[in-house]
Amino acid sequence: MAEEMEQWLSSLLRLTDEEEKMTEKQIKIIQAAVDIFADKGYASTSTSEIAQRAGVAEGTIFRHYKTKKDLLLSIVAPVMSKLVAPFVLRDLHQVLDTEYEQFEDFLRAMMRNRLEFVVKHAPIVKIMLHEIPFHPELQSQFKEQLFPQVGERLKRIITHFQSRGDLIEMPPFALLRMSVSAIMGYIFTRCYLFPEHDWNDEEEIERVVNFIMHGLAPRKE
Amino acid sequence: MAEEMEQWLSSLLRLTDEEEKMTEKQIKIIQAAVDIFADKGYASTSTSEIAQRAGVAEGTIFRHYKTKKDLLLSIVAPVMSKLVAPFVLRDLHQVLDTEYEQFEDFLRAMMRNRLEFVVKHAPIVKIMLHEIPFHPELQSQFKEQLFPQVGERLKRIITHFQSRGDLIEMPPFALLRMSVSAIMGYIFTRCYLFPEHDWNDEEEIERVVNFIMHGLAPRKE
Amino acid sequence: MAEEMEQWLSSLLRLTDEEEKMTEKQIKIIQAAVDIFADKGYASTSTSEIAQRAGVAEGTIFRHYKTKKDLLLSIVAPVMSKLVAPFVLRDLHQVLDTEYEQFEDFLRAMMRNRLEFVVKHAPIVKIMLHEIPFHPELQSQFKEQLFPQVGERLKRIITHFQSRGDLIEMPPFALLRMSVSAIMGYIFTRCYLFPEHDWNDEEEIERVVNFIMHGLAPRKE
Amino acid sequence: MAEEMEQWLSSLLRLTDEEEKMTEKQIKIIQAAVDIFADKGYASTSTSEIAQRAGVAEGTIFRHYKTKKDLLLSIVAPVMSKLVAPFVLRDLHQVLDTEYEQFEDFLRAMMRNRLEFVVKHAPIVKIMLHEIPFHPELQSQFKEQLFPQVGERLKRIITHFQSRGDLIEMPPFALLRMSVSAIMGYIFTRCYLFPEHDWNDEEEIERVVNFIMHGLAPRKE
DNA sequence: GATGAATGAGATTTCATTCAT
DNA sequence: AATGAATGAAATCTCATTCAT
Repeated sequence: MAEEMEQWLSSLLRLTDEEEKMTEKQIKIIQAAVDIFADKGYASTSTSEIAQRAGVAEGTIFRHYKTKKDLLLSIVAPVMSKLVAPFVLRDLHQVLDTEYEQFEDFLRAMMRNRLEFVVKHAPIVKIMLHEIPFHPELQSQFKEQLFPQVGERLKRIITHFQSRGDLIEMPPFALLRMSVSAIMGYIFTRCYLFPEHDWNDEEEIERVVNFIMHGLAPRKE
Repeated sequence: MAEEMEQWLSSLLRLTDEEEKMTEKQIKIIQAAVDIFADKGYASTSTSEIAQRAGVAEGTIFRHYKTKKDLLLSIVAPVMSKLVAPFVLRDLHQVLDTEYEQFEDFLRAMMRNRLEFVVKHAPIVKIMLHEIPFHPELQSQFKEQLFPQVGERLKRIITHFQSRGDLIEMPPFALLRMSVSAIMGYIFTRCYLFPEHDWNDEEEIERVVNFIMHGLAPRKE
Repeated sequence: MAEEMEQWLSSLLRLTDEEEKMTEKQIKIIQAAVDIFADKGYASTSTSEIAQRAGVAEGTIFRHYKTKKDLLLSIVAPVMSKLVAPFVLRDLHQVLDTEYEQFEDFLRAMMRNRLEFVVKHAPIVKIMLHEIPFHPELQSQFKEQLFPQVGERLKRIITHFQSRGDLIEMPPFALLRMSVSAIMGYIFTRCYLFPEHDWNDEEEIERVVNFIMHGLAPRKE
Repeated sequence: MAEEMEQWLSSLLRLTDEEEKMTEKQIKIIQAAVDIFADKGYASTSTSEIAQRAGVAEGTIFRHYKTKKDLLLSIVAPVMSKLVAPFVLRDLHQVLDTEYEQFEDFLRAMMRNRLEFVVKHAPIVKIMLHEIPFHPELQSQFKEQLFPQVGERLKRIITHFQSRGDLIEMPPFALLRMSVSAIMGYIFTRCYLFPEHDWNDEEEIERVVNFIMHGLAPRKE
């Protein structure tokens, strides 16, 4: 059902910021830009190269995006929003933090879901990763929107399971960090370090979830 | 004693590839370049900016480094070597993979040691992280030297403890991945996401080590 | 009629490689470049000087010619082709080597024709002369295209008149060399050494033709 | 005896402007410069390249030659002098224009002698040829010294044989031009166009001399 | 909307020359 | 005499952006 919700949200988002009312050329431009930005980095990509790859005149890019940076933002911003969306949305709709019976159900759902997202948007996520540190506009989006909203929500979930005695006593932020490290460690290895390797996602998800569950279980003396 | 060895190695390396017979201006250039590359990224940094910050004529940069990329490589390459060095060295000197009594001693030593390294070379490590994906020269150094050597050695250590029954049955590469994820997750959070936060490294190292040890302990039914 | 053919050929060539779909500024650039290259030599001419003389921004040059050398080649190459053209063309159209009744008619036509060509393209010919030795691209054009085609055809003509008993017994290449020396000697003196002198071309052509005819006539005992 | 005289002159010249009181490094510099200038042209040769080839520090060149152009002049000037020397000298010593019995003896001697000179100094002659048009200093040497002196002397010789009835009635300058064309045509072909070809100099000299003698003989009706 | 020639500011790089050692 | 680090002016080239068509 979390999935359903995201479906709905995605369609909502798509309407507002993507591919609707885009001309064919505009779509080509975005595609070309994503490809080359991911390949060579934003700063090393020239607008003329994008135009060429998109099969479009140089001027056409600037008809749609005032500047090169505008083009970057128009690519990265909606994906950043989508990253927050599921978390934000549940809050908005008062979905309880207890929608998952067990912490491991939550972990499993979350990991599957984020993995799917990264796989789907791999190049754009790569662009985000590389460009966030160098563009204050993106950083602020990240530090002011994404992190607080997502972080806060996750911390609440963790505190919930901790208070139920399912997780070890420890500052929630540390718990969060370790869970996320384990999950991201897999996603990163899987999508960036060895994307060509033949991965069995379900098996690996199970491993990571077990790793976290045992690693963060309350210590029994 | 692993520390001692690295001390010795570092001094060895330093002699061979760094700061020897560098002119004062050359050192200033490197320092300026490291600062600005870390701050704005390689591609967005102009050589004139480096020259200015270094208090040097622009031509001086090109007397010492044939191209801007040469300058980048001369900064990143030695640090990449140092990253491998400890692992390589122990092999060379036949130090057994069993030099640590317990896996957690090994984890602790390794995490402390790598954290120290990243803290010390934070800007250069940042540059590496950002530039490796875009420079084939660096990628090959990484994929052909660093990864195989380090990866192999680590896998051997893990297999050792696994065969002793200290670690859960699982492909060694998965064990390795999860250990490294947990460690890197901390280092990354600590050094890049929230460097200004007031960290208690020893406490956090203990947490991460415990997380890994419990997470990867053999399951008792 | 050889003239007519070349007219036709020239117009053909002009269509394919010159001044078609050139912008006004592009033509100005070529003109400026020819002037200054001829005056100071390719290597001593700066693109900024060319831009200035052409009344164009420096960037404009590089929009049309990827490099400075490209600009040089785009100037020299078509003229080199035109140098070969008349010889090649006659071959193509099976015009017999006997189209001239007498060797001296051929010499006269050829000398007049080449002189006219050099007079018309003096600056570009000067550029060619100076740059061919230093640019492998041009050398190969010269050694692989121009020389074999022209040389072969001329040798055939000479052999023809020699077999008729109009020319002295001697290796054709030596005959060719001496004829060409005499002709080129005049053209060079006339166009490069003393262009300002008041030349009577017809008279001089007669002199040179007579010189060659007597110099290369079969020796009577 | 013309040869003897030139011997003497050469040694005289050598004393004044060459290789005497040159340090070993200075000689290396000159050699390197000649090589590279001949190979790539003066303007495209960098002083650092010369220094490298000469095995000398960059500064050393400027200790001996105030500027790069000074270096060029110090290479070209003495050879230009040597080109004039034989002609000038004979005048000075009142050697009669009639030192040769026949015009063809003169041609033969002159052609042999100049060919030998060009063969010996081929790279420097190449440099001269290419640089004279672009350096006023060299041009003036050429137009004011070399040409008038040599030209005047040659014209006198030609007039002499003409007045004896050995040469056709014609402006002496035209006679001179044609003789020189024929001679230079060979030297140029032999030394620049096809230096690698296996030339039989004596045979070719005979051919050229005969060509000139017949070409310029008085016409008998 | 689309084009692509034109721009000019600025990036990288070269290089003759100087100067302290 | 010799060195080679340093310089700064200038050269080649790049590129985001504008604008007339």
